[in-house]
Amino acid sequence: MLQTRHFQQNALLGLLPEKELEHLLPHLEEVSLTLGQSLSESGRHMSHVYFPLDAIVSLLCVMENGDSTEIAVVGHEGLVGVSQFMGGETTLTSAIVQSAGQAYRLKSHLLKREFDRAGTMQRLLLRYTQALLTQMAQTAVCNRHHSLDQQLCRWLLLSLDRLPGNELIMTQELIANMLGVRREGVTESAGKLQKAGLISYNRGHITVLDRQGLEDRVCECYAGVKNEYDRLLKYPAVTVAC
Amino acid sequence: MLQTRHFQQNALLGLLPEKELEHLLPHLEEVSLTLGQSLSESGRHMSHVYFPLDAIVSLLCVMENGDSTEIAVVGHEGLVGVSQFMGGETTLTSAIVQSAGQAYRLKSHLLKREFDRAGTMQRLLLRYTQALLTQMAQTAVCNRHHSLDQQLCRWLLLSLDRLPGNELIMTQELIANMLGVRREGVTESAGKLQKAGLISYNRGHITVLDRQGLEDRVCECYAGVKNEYDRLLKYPAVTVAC
DNA sequence: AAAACTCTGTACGCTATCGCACATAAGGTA
DNA sequence: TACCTTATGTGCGATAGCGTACAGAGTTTT
Repeated sequence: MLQTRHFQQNALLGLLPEKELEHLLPHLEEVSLTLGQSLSESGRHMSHVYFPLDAIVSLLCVMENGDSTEIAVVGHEGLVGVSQFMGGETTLTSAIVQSAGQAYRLKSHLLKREFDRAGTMQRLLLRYTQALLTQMAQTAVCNRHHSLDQQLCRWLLLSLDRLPGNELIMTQELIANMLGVRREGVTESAGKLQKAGLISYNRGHITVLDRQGLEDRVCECYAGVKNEYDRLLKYPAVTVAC
Repeated sequence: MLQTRHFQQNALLGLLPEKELEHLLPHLEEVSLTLGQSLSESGRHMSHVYFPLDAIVSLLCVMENGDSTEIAVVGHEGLVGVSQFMGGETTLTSAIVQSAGQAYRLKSHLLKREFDRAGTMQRLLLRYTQALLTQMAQTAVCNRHHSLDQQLCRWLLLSLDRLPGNELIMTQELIANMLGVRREGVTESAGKLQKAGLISYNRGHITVLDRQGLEDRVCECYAGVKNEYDRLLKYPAVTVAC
């Protein structure tokens, strides 16, 4: 029965030693996340945290007038709901499903309980949170200094890294909301990428044809964040000597 | 002797119960931080963490070409060096002293040791880190959607909240580096604020004359972050019931 | 099959900010 | 005092992205 489930598809769960995983196993519940579903809203309590498998979740900051910007993206490498173990209970950022798929969910207080055991899970979650900090910082600087073209490449690559295949179900309108720009701006930038043969899309389906081409165009922000995720989460159980 | 020092001027230290503070007292060392001093550089190990008293430290993300953006600011409400207890050891962001002043410093491994005791200090540090996450997120969205005028107001208010008086020692050039914009842009925005009678400045000295006026002009980002800091750090030792 | 809706493409003037070039002013130094 | 350095003011043209409007193409509903 255990084999039919796939905990190891989520990096955090996959890195847990069996003993700790057993604490959580009975309480992990596989759920389907649908495009656009909201997992967390500004200031609202979250009953569950989510460990994405093939789903992707965007952390968004939404302004009073509805303008929004994605500040980080969460896929199979992480979890949605860090405020549940950081002690704040709620957070100002919203979490919206950007790519439909499966996730495990766990009652928030159970994650908190496991966190407070101060075992591997705590170490993992803290390092993951630091990776998230890095991603947010780099996103902020990228917003400020880089062109929409480059930001779109970064966004596509971040999504691609969290998807099983090379196709995204995503309209230009939604990408625009994520990047905090106009839909027409995305149309134009995406048009350039399509003309260059890097992607092909129609009506909400984007297929990446040339990943290397995207990497050639993307700004340094992508690699910086990716390296930091690898560093922090690849062998996180090992304590680094001072 | 203890009275001559002023731990309570730093919110995190001030909120510690006496018993926990005693662990750290012998190791806290008061230091002067000078304008422009670097406390942390991308990917470099930090030997100490810093608890600012009246100093202000900016967390910056610096690009390869030298462009930079401030992603958060740290004053007497927090500490510089969250990566030291989050487990990552290093971080991609730099920490630069934005306003000279005093701080306590503590050897990183001693903070980590105290963190691992899982007492009040851990709770405080985690909640502080969440507040930092919030500030970074809001900064990112503000960068994207708000005018330089508003961002300058936000920046001035954030600085003011962390200063004992109402005067900043800070050239427009440095503010421009923090906000990730041109120096000329700051000149223009600051000129508007001066004409409106909200601030007065000359050659690196900015005096805030009308704080309320700044609050009237600032975007929602300022209040959002401030409220979240208050919520997370005002009575952080109290566990919220589920 | 027709209608309604959604997604994408395109155009055009507008604005904030950029990049650059210089001018002015204020302090520090010789 | 004269000089030099640093900080600030200003004036361009260039440009990226915005807001708006609308057209076409694909999809769903009726």
